[in-house]
Amino acid sequence: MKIATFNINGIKARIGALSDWLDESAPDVAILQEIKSVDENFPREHFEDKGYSVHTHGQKSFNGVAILSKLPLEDVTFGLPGDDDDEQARWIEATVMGKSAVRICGLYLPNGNPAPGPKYDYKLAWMERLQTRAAQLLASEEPALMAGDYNIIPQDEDAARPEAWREDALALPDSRAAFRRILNLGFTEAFRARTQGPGHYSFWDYQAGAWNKNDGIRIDHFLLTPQCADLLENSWIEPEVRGREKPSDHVPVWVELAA
DNA sequence: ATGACAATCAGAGATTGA
Repeated sequence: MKIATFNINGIKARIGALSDWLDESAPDVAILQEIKSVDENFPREHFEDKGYSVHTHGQKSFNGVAILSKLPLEDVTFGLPGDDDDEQARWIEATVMGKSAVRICGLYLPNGNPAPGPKYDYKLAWMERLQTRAAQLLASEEPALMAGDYNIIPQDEDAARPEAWREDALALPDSRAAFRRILNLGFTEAFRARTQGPGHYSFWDYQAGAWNKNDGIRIDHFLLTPQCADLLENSWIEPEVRGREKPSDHVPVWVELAA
């Protein structure tokens, strides 16, 4: 099965670009972030007509995650456990029924800027909750993955201009350490399992001609449990999507699994 | 040091993003 994660930056503004991409690239499962819509306003019929089941976890104006799937889904759940007072829609899970069942977690990790400050505190606290859920997925010993916009630049090689991000919440040492702690539990970062070296990005700012200068960062990731990593056949980024009409500032990142 | 760009809600301009 082919699974992509894509921060679409608003479903209302991206319905055309998202539809074209689904038609051309044909993921079995699309994990979406920043739908920026309440569930009632998500154009679900539009995507159901393309053969996708649609599951959304939205809120007004900001954040919001979704899963579109051509394969059957079971046990869809919403929200990251660990803080009943957290009202931000950033987490969705489902089990995809392919040749093997794979637990899929879609996430939109808080940006955290400005740092330091309450938004950065929220980011780090959210990552602690993520680590708890990640450990549970590992303990299940089932094929599972966590994919989405992590808002983490893992290493300097993941930015065209690492010095520009030195004081940013996406690259601060505490952010990177929290990401690494999760990886070190035993996850495989799918893209880096296949491709090494600099120059691979998943986000280019709308400002200052970042796309034309290839001034990007790599912040959208797939983390696989060992049982899922055993199924990994390929992982890649689809940068050309950034050059289309009315694009998101992110592009899709993919895994292909023998599942 | 600032703003550049885009989206949302609202119906102007503040807020958020990364």
